[in-house]
Amino acid sequence: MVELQTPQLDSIFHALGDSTRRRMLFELADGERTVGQLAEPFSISLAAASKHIKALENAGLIRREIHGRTHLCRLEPGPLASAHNWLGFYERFWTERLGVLEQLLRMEDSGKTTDPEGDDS
Amino acid sequence: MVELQTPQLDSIFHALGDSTRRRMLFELADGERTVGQLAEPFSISLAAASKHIKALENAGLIRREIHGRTHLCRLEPGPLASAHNWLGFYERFWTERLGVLEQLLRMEDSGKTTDPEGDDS
DNA sequence: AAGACAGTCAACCATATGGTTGAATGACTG
DNA sequence: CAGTCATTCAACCATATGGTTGACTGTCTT
Repeated sequence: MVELQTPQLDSIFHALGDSTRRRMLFELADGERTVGQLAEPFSISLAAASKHIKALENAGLIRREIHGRTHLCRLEPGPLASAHNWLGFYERFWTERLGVLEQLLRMEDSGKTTDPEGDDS
Repeated sequence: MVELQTPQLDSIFHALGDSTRRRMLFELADGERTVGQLAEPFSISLAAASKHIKALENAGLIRREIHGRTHLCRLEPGPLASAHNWLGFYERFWTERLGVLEQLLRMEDSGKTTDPEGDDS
């Protein structure tokens, strides 16, 4: 369903790999925020915050609506769902119930499993 | 409840933000692999692969067992579960069923005002 | 029109990242 | 013991990243 391509996951996970950006997402979970509002909790310059926001936007994690001189940002759940879905592939490894049995089956099966990566270089 | 150990998430998501490393994880989902085996599918030096593996190990995503001169790597699901769990916080945003209603409730709840007049460009 | 305000852009800087090559460490093999 | 094999380490390089400051664009206010 949510088959995504490698470069997208790259930018998504990269964007999530920064606590400032994760914090911003968390704020956005509560509703729309302007760039200034997103920047405010951090002791970094507006320009720096702007870059973070751009990274989030670039990863598709947020969307921006320009209202006059203010930019309103909102959470865009799609990429989060993609990442969640990608991780879901590994769920059986921490859902220990059938883990061992399942691995045995996999080894026997041995064939190509669905690569969550979608395509590959 | 949802806010997790920030530095750990940093390294986890950072490790996942590289397709080479994701591919390695995928291989490891099929069973243990040596460093050489993990490196083989890529056209990079062993040293480079070693660095990737170190990043994965550093994020706790894999564990290494040294058997003589070979290092056997295995998937460590915990951090993947953490990341999955972290993303789960946002699940309601892509589980659209109640999404709109929920957002309305949230807005009322927090009195955020932010009434978007004409909300669209 | 003047000025404040929201935000981006550009230049710059330090550090991190991903890659390379060549040497070093350690463990099997003959 | 000598040599090969599996891996890491160290030095190095180019590029990316995250941060800063100052100038710039464009919008709202008065």
